[in-house]
Amino acid sequence: MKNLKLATFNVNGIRTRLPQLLEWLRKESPDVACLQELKAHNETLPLAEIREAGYGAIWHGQRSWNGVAILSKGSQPIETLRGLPGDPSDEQSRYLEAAVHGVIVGCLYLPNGNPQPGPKFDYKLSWFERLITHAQTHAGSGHPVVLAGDYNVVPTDFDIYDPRSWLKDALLQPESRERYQRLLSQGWTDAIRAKHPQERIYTFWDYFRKHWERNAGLRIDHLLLNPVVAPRLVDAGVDTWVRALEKASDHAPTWITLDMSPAKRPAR
DNA sequence: ATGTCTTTTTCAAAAAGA
Repeated sequence: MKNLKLATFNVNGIRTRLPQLLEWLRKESPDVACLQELKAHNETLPLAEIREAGYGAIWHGQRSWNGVAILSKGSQPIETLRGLPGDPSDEQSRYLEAAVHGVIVGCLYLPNGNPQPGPKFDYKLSWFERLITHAQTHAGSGHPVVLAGDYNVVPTDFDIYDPRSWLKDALLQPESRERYQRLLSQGWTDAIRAKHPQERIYTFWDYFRKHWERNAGLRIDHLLLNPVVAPRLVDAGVDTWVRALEKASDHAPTWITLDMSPAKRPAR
């Protein structure tokens, strides 16, 4: 059976980024693509082009900011959840969940949280707590679950070119990192780190100060696997060539491949 | 403080978020 390729990509504006998105879908052909920062409301999403590329899609858009979508090659995702539970007053489009190709996939865009301290950082931390609460139900489930997205957390100093100029940034704060570790401790596997424990890997290079040209990156896009999926992890990586395109997003697509063939019968 | 890019809005320069 062919491996399943599942990716997450913060596009930073889906209308502006459509040519790059389509080129990536054509060349890498992920079976599932979680997109963040659509920056478009539902009526202005380029769905015709995405369908033409061979993908079914569900989306949770919002004018100007945020917005997430799940794309599925050759099929329509079955939506299981829209918005993170726990705060009915939260109107930001940051979470979408679906059954796709036999996997429950949560697509998330965790709040950036800058400047910190302040209300935006408070919102980040409370959103994170809601994610941890929701993730608990998936961590112990008997179904394969992947939580993929832009977590806006640099897990350790090994996940950034140099922490010095980022020490006050919300992405590196102990409170952010503690929550990421607490999430992992439910039993989630950070797929990129599991496959590449000794390698510097980045998924984001900001537009300032020639960060891409200097490979001054951060690893903030993560795919977390529950214990049912983790043993099926075959490979994981980052499509850095997409970051080198003209008019690129500041993030690169980050992916895993899973062997979803049925478990072998025990030998007798 | 700065750097750059995207979106929005009294339609075009500037604010805001990242």
